[in-house]
Amino acid sequence: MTTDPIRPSDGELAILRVLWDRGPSTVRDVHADLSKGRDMGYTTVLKLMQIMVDKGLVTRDESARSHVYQAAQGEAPTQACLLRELMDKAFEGSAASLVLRALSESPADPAELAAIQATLDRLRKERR
Amino acid sequence: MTTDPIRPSDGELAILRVLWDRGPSTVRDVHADLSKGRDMGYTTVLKLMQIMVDKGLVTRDESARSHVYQAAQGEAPTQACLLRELMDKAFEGSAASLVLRALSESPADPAELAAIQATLDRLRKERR
DNA sequence: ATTTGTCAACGAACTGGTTCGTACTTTTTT
DNA sequence: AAAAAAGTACGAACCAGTTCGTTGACAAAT
Repeated sequence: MTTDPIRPSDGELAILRVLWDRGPSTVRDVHADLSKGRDMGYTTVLKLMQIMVDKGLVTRDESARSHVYQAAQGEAPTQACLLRELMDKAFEGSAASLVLRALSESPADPAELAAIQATLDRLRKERR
Repeated sequence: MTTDPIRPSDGELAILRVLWDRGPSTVRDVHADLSKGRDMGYTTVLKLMQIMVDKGLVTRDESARSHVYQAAQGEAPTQACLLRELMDKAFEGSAASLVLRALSESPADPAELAAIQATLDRLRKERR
């Protein structure tokens, strides 16, 4: 029994991406990473991460003075959750039409097309 | 020169979906349709649609007493816009990985798989 | 020992979106 | 003609998310 992934807000997602990338990190670490792109205060990141603990999006090891945070849910289920949400809001719940739109709007290179083809083949095989 | 689609909020998107479906409609029409699902006040819908005029999401014909609203942008570009946003926020900008995730998380039926295959083939042909 | 730096905690302000009550106008009905 | 219904406009409240300043604890450097 896996608990459903919690839908992160935009800011929270940005932090999760860093945590998925770096593994367990302090606020300082995350802030440093995030500051490369946009420029935001240290306490902003801290506050967000504290909220995320409450929501269960991250876990926190408080044994050291600088707490160490870790993503509580994987990247894949979170992506799936966001995708499902968009699917419901804008594609009448149809994953296929979402995929079609994504495909026909975005210039994918041959390697990516091949990867998609492979997944498609696998799905067809399973569904038999 | 086409102006970029404007990113609608959730409430706005719900209204756009009705307009795409029904074509030009009055607030009453939209409200009736929307009320089937969730239950919201008439003036709530009205206010939202007024805001949407300001934002350029819909156009309004005021010649009759009941103003008639129409979606200002198509469904496809709007979907593409939302997809791009999610792609940037959660898939490091990669459309391919978004598609892969959508495919492997959602049970598509054979007909849908075929449609996706067709689009894939078309893309490969174009890209040559 | 004092100063300086690092950290967590928290409250306050601000933003965008949503919701609805109320006021006012124009029709339609009686 | 008066009352009721249908419509727009608008302000106010509210909510979630974001941003940051300030405070106080603790540790490190001088």
